[in-house]
Amino acid sequence: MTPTPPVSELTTHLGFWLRMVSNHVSHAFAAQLADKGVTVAEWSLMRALYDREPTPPSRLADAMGLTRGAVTKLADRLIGKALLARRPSEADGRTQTLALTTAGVALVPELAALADRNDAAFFDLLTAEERQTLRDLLMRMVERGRMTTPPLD
Amino acid sequence: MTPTPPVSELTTHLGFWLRMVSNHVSHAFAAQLADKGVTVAEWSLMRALYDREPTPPSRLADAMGLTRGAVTKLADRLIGKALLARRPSEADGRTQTLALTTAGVALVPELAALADRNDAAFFDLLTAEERQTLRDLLMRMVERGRMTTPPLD
DNA sequence: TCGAGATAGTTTCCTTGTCAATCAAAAGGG
DNA sequence: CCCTTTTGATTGACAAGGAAACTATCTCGA
Repeated sequence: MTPTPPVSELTTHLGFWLRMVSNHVSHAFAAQLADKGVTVAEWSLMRALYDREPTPPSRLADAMGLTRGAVTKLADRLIGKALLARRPSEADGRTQTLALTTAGVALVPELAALADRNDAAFFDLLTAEERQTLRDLLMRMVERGRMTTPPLD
Repeated sequence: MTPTPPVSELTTHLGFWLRMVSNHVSHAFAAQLADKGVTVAEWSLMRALYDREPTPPSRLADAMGLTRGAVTKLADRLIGKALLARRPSEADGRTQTLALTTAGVALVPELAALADRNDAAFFDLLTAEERQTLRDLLMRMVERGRMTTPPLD
């Protein structure tokens, strides 16, 4: 007397477990970053700009899988924190360029260390061999599924 | 003459690839659901309620890794779509209970089929053996890292 | 060289989540 | 039995991103 036809459990889906683990890793990282007063998206933009020439928002939007509008706002926030500077391009009157400030450049290695430690902390749950297997499988999916560019978020 | 100390690439992190694949899978699923007029969070709540007794928001919040406030608003939306009903508990004057409407119950199998197909479509990029390996690795991480409960989102 | 269309960035509105404040109802200790 | 504390749910303020409208600038063909 089940009034409801059977429906597959969420846990049968690989996507479920993928999301579960991915979210835990990202969530923990976000908490670490929060201590430094930075969000994941902000870190992502900063990392993209590090060791690169001043770069227009549209290019960053493409690289990060965001819209240009999102990058504008993200940049506004980072400028508010004095980690980023925006200046008009000399070549093209429409174009702006974004570059890290000195403070921004100085912060990136610190955040990168955080990222390294967070990744290590989670994936040390696996053996070195398991880690390699996982990496292979994920990269195989990226290739075969042509997940060349983001949605990273 | 590098003005910037070297910083590890994002792609060295397993978390990066995990997130990349996970986001692609989720994103595609969200698009499928959108055709049915439902969001992923809404689906998630509906699935949690399917074949269960009327359940208070707080319990759902725990199960789904959301705050109570989020569940309140999520419920409001689903009620607006006539897929969900809210009624006061008889036992406790503070408590509310949520249950799917007939329309809601009827929709779940449809959405579940969508979820099945989406998962299959992505993970058919791997062989059956690879899929099993991936599942093992992910579940191993969940166990070893005590990711018992959400953050599912 | 000028006017139509393309392109870059920003702004506005909408969605959806968290956090903190609030309110009602229950529980429990004196 | 009250009065305080705890618990459950809702509400409001805010954060962050997407879509689309808007503005300024550039490009190119006639």
